[in-house]
Amino acid sequence: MDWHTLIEAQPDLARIPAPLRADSELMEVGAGQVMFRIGDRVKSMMAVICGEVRLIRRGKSGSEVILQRSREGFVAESSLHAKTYHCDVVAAEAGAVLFFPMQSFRTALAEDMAFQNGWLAHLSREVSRLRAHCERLSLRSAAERIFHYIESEGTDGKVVLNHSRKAWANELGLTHEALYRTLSRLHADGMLHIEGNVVAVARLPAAL
Amino acid sequence: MDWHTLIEAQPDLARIPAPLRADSELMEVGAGQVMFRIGDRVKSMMAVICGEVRLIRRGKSGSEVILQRSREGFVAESSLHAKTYHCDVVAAEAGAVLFFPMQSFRTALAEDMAFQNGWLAHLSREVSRLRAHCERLSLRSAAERIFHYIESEGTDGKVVLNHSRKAWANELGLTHEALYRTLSRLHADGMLHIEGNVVAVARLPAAL
DNA sequence: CGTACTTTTGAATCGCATCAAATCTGGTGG
DNA sequence: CCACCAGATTTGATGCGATTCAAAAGTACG
Repeated sequence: MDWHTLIEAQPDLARIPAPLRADSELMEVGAGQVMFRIGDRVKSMMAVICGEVRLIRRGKSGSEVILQRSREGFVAESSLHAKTYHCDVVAAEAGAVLFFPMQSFRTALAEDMAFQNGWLAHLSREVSRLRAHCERLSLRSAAERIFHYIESEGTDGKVVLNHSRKAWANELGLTHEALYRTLSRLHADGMLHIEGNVVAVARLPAAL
Repeated sequence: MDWHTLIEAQPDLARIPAPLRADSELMEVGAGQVMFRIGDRVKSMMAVICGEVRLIRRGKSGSEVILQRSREGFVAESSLHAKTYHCDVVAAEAGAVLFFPMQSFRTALAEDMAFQNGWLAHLSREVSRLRAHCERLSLRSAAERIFHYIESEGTDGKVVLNHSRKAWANELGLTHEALYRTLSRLHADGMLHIEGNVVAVARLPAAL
């Protein structure tokens, strides 16, 4: 598998300064593999190249709560400020993860101003995106979420999807059936233009 | 109204270095007041002291999408990296907002290492919190969201609520009726201990 | 060609939203 | 101190919409 291509495809990773990148280490992980446990000492910053990594907290009675699911990019950014992990880190499916020794990461942040700026920008952007995502998930109906997605993630009432609809449904907090049905209903009602991967608002629902 | 007390009550604001704070400006805003419009030049960093501020994007057909609602703390952190606003900023209800001139803010970030660190930590923490919040909102049932909240926001299967249940319901993306009903059902089923503002997991649902 | 996955549609069910209304609570002013 | 009011809490009845289970058709890939 050509990990290099996958890494370059991620803007945040492509911008990592050479010295830090030289210190990074790629690791292939199996499905279900536990990478770190609560309380483990934080030794590195993690980025997902492929597969799915989850941060999980377990209640003592065996309940399991997912704090984060990530299929791409940095995981657990706040580990930068922590001595130990506050949750388990598990690979939900087989894939590859890039590790940056935390010491090198901190050094790069302190000495490379461009990287520091980039990291700050990355976090800010992430906060914005996540806030919008939360607002979207708070909407009660499938149609509202779809329009919210188009208006917030797209431009000019139009969005180009770069993943499958099933994955989109998952991102919208819906079952894929609900998404398919709502899309075709909105299309039939003349409220959405749908052409392949491009979805555009045609006419807005009166309710909004 | 005593804004000072409210400001000190917010850890993130209390830690703002004196010079920057000296440059800050408090502004009382009325309900519905538009503070900035899309395209306006970013001149300051904003923090909500009281009331509710919203970031809103409008489709040309008059649709309105909420990107962020904030009742406390910094709003639009990513404006630090932007020349102009990418959405409207509106006071949804009357309140007070603190403005930090962006120039002073940047200077403080560059020169005050403790502040810089604090800001980085603030953003990281926010990213973690928001990711967990998104996962919670992706859960389909009221009970699951409640347990997720307790396990992720509380400690040791127990959480102390510092806001009304109505506000909690809103945070969980539920109507207050649904929250009340689910709480009393879970209590009746012996799955939750509820005493005033303390909610604790008693026995976990088999489904989890 | 066959396998795995996505896309699509159908039918039944369940849980949450919604509308309604009563009770409780804390805080204000007379 | 009490009357009063706004808001939170609580319970009830109803309907809608998303989930769920099922299955068929389409599509990519080796």
